[in-house]
Amino acid sequence: MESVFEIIAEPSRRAILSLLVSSQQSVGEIERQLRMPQPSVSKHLRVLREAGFVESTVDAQRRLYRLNPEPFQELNAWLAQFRRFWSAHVDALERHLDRMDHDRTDHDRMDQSTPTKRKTKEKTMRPKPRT
Amino acid sequence: MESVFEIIAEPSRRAILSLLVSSQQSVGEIERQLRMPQPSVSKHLRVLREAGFVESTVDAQRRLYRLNPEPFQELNAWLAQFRRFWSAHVDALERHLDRMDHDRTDHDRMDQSTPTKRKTKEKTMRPKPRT
DNA sequence: TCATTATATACCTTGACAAGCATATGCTCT
DNA sequence: AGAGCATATGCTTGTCAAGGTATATAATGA
Repeated sequence: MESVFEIIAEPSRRAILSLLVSSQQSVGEIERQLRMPQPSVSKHLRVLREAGFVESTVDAQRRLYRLNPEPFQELNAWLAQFRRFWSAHVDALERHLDRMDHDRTDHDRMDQSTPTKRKTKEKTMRPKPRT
Repeated sequence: MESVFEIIAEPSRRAILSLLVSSQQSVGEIERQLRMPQPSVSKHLRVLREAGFVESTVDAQRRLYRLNPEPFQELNAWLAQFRRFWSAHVDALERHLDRMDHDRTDHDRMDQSTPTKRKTKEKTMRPKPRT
């Protein structure tokens, strides 16, 4: 259980992380929203905390958990090596979607999710000549 | 073993994927470069193939494996919901570090999207043991 | 044909981990 | 102090996947 990849391999833990995107939550709030037993929530939170995915602050009897950015950056760093490989496909897809709907201004969320250089997307660099 | 997250939780599989970034490889080439037994390579490749991470073509007795982009896009899509959350930290942190740019020591393996860890002390408990 | 190379698969064992349940710790209020 | 709530932890069990070994399948070349 040392690597960040093993941490997020667990569906419940991914659910917890997704919950915490909006705002910090107490254990009981997570427990109710995800409808899972409290010991499970606490144990998963412990794993997430020890891996650095979440931090907690004490509020009376409650513990408020919130996200911590570093492990996500590590995940992103690993994923980055493949980004140039599949970015061509994404670009093709985006060009296609851009043609299909023009009045959609909300797709910059997808732009954020693919931090390849958008200015030079015409080049569509390929990893290696195919054989 | 259904989700892409479980697939990449395995270090050997991540190593195989990283190998295939440069170019396609046969099973034997992977076996030699990673110094792992051939059945292990084949089994991991099977998992990767069934999850859509790699494709293979037959070349005489060899099978040439290459990357397939879709699962990486799925990973990226999941990570995207957190990008919004930590990109502010990255920007601020990088600007700050660019000013004082002195103790950047171990970031070489990561690209620019991975900043160094410079989280300062708060009053919150963060029992992250290593790294 | 046989031998050799390349890859896949079957079987078994072991270990890790999540779930479930009980219980402990800790805080707050009366 | 005790009661009640909120969270953490210990223990046991079942499951599942990874590693190892042996063997099967398949293509090549003599």
